[in-house]
Amino acid sequence: MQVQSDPTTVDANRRLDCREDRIFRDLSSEALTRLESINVYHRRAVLFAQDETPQGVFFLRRGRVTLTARSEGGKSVILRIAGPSEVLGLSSVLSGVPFDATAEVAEPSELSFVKSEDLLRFLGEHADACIRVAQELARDCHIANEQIRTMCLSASMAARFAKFILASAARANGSERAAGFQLTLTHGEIAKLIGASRETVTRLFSDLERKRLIERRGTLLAIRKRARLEELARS
Amino acid sequence: MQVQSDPTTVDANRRLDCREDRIFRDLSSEALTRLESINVYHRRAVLFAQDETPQGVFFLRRGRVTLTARSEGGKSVILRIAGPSEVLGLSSVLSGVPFDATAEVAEPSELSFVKSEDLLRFLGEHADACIRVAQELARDCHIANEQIRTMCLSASMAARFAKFILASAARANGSERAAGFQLTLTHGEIAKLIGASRETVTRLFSDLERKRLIERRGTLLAIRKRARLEELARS
DNA sequence: GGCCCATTGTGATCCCCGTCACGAGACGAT
DNA sequence: ATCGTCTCGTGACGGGGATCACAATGGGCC
Repeated sequence: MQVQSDPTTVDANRRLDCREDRIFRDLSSEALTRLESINVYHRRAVLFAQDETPQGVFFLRRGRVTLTARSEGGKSVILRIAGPSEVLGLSSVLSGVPFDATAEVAEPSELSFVKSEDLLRFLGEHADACIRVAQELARDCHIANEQIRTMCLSASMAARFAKFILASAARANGSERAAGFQLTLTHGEIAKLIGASRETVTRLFSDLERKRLIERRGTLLAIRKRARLEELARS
Repeated sequence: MQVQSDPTTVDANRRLDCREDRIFRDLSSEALTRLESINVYHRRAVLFAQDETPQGVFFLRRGRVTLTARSEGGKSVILRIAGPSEVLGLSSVLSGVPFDATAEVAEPSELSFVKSEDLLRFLGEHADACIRVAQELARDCHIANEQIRTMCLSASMAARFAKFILASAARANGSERAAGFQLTLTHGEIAKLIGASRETVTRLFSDLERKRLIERRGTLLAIRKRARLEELARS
């Protein structure tokens, strides 16, 4: 699926690039067989929809998936953007309630589907995997709480926006540094993520650039005065 | 600790009133001994504070505890209000990160403390308890996501407020019905819960009462036109 | 190239709700 | 009864940001 850059011998049962996998690491037998079937999804593909009854979870191997909650009024928030090695739909499957968000592929991605019953049986048999699942869920909780904090405790939209910029930069780190990083989200998507209108996001970008806190060149974004940004985010 | 109203024979290992307990149900041996030590806390007692390193979890047997997140700016949101049989601090202990909220006792409560190491060891030995922990965490995730949805997808404060009223009524159900239910929260607390100012909450109460959607008599609150309220909450 | 559609930029307007300021009850403590 | 404290009620004011309405840009595709 991906070139093994790791020179160590590769176990036949671990052919896949899931060294970072926190949950299915020691998965074996027929469950693994299922997991080996990786499906490729194109951008905009919907993995599952809000209010649907969950049939299983998706293990995200490569790519990014947005989890969006919608209201009857047509408004929507992006709950979070999941990256590689995350498991989607876990909390809904475990608590047996409908999905509380729609999962939509944000960029071409590779995922494995695991049926609820397979997952539950597997967890019953493997106590260690069960703990890893609990830890994964704990992470989800923290992300959700962090989202609440961002949305509710910031004094202004500018603060939320600064926080978002910093978080994006942190996540993109490892790529370039001085040159900046790729910001693949559109203004509209950012708006849904921080709970603002699209126009406000555009204006906030202009403001920060006018004040020389950031610099833009196409989709490349560079932070010029990190301290000032952090101060803004804290207000 | 509490008078057993249940007439069935009481196992010596289950003397406590934790029939609804989802996690520690089958707990035995020395861990149970620890759990038997129930502590009584008075209103305003702080179980743990945001950013603190977790030492263990609190199992809430009786009472209510509010989980509040604060910002440097002095603002605060109530993430949720926990009730009996919930476990506090679970996600932080499992993922090993600082608490993301402060737990404060809202009314006289009884809690048991379980040290992190005891909990983790117990989970390693009891696979079924581990699954229940996962389910508890899944519930926490849903509550957090629901909170995000409430805070971000409502068109107006009135909508959020109506949603809050309905949720309170639903939770208080089982008590009275026609007469209404007790609303123990102050306007200020409600404000922190729905992300509004104290004054706005007061005004929203007046509005709804003027429109005869609700009726107040002291801390007793009755819903008069549920359909209208639900419509408001949906907008 | 030229077309189409998605995204971005910007001004004008409006109104919700936060903030400030103050007063009124309610309740407990002394 | 006289404080002090906490909660609730209400008016006035102002601003931040949503909304509307366009224009401008850009990028894929034939």
